[in-house]
Amino acid sequence: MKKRLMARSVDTRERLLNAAESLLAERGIEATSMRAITSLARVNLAAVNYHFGSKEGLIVAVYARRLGPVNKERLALLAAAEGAGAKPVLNDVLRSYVAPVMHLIHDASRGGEVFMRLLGRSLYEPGDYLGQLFRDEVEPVLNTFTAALHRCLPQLSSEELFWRMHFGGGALAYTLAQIHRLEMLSKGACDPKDVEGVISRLVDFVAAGMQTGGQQVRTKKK
Amino acid sequence: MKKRLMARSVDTRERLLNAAESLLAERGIEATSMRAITSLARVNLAAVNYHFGSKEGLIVAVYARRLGPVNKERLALLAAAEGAGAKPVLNDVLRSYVAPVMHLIHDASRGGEVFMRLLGRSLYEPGDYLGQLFRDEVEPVLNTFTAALHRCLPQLSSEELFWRMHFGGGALAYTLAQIHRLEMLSKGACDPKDVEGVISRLVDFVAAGMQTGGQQVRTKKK
DNA sequence: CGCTTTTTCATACGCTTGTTTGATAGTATG
DNA sequence: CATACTATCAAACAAGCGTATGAAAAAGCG
Repeated sequence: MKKRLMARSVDTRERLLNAAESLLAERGIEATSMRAITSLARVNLAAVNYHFGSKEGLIVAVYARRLGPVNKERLALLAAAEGAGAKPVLNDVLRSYVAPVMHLIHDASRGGEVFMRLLGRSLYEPGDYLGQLFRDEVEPVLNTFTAALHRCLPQLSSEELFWRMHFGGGALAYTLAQIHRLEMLSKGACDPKDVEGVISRLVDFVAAGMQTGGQQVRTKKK
Repeated sequence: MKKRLMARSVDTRERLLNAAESLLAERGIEATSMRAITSLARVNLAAVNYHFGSKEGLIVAVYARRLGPVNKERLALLAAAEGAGAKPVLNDVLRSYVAPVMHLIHDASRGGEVFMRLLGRSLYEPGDYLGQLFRDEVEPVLNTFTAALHRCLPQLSSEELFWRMHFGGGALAYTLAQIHRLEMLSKGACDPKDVEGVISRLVDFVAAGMQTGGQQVRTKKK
């Protein structure tokens, strides 16, 4: 209906999204003020409320802009991996989920890297801000991958599969959130710029964890 | 030197620590105001600055109170596991690190459960608040466990070990942070109250990931 | 051009934030 | 009892917050 008829500056909306994205990734949601955002974006304070209605509206828009493409690519890769007809390979399924979001790091000039960190953090604190966005955007994708993983690991119960996906998700989220600090934390031992290497290591780690027979005796206590 | 000579009420300090702990776990640091804390603790607003100097002082005290005992127990369990003299078993080492912090959940009446969640979140955003505390309290423990793990997995390079510890740490942190929501997220499939079960599953998962041979070709790019 | 719509801007509003103050009450110690 | 120290309290502080307003500027369009 009503839409952009022109662009007064180089698009205030984009500038706001980019500025918000990087500040949110660095400081978190609550610690990032609209004045900090608008000042970094070199834009008037009122622009946020004009373009996005509220601070919350801006934040949701930051996520929505990136999440859609990533999830589309995930599903495309999964379809390709399963399209072979044969039983899908676990590593390929995991890689389909991991690679698209990891590749955001290449997108540094366009802010993808910074969003990667933001996304990693958000998985830990899905406040009320993002409830609906997550239900609409990520839950369907997660369900699709759950089914695919269950096809790779038919011997696992739903409960067991859920736990292992949870652990794997934690490893992924932590990596997304911390990758920019890893070189420092490891005292130079790790090279996070080797993205393909990181993806392979993570996928191998999670695949092994998912396939383990374990030595546990699972006596579920009532 | 100077210390508590009496306790006017039932110890304002404890009440503040408990109130802060639960609010921080629920809402995060920035979103928790001192007025919310003092009101929950039924204590005067100025008490925070009197007893802890500042909001930051209170927060650091919240962590310090729990972190010390947990890390002591970790080291004790590790010593017991390695004391056998023989080469330590990977699962035992991992369990020594995981079990003490997971057992905080039993401590619900004394706020341990709520701290568990707070700790999980904090691992994602170690802001400047906790820098020194982490350097003093957790880094030495982490180094001890790194050495023990390297003894279990001598075939791994330092780099490879670091990556796998990182992934495992992510799985742990995520579990700590989300355990109170897991029953809901899994639509009832998971029972997070079976703490020993959760520990076993997590330890098995991480142990498998750490031991994987992988099928990767690691051509580190310059 | 003139008219309308979209966008920018400076400014201000009401509210909450963490911290400080100075008075007051309680307890210990000489 | 008197003195000193510890603790609590109500009130106020400046600063920052997200949001709203109304006018000015820019752009589309006949």
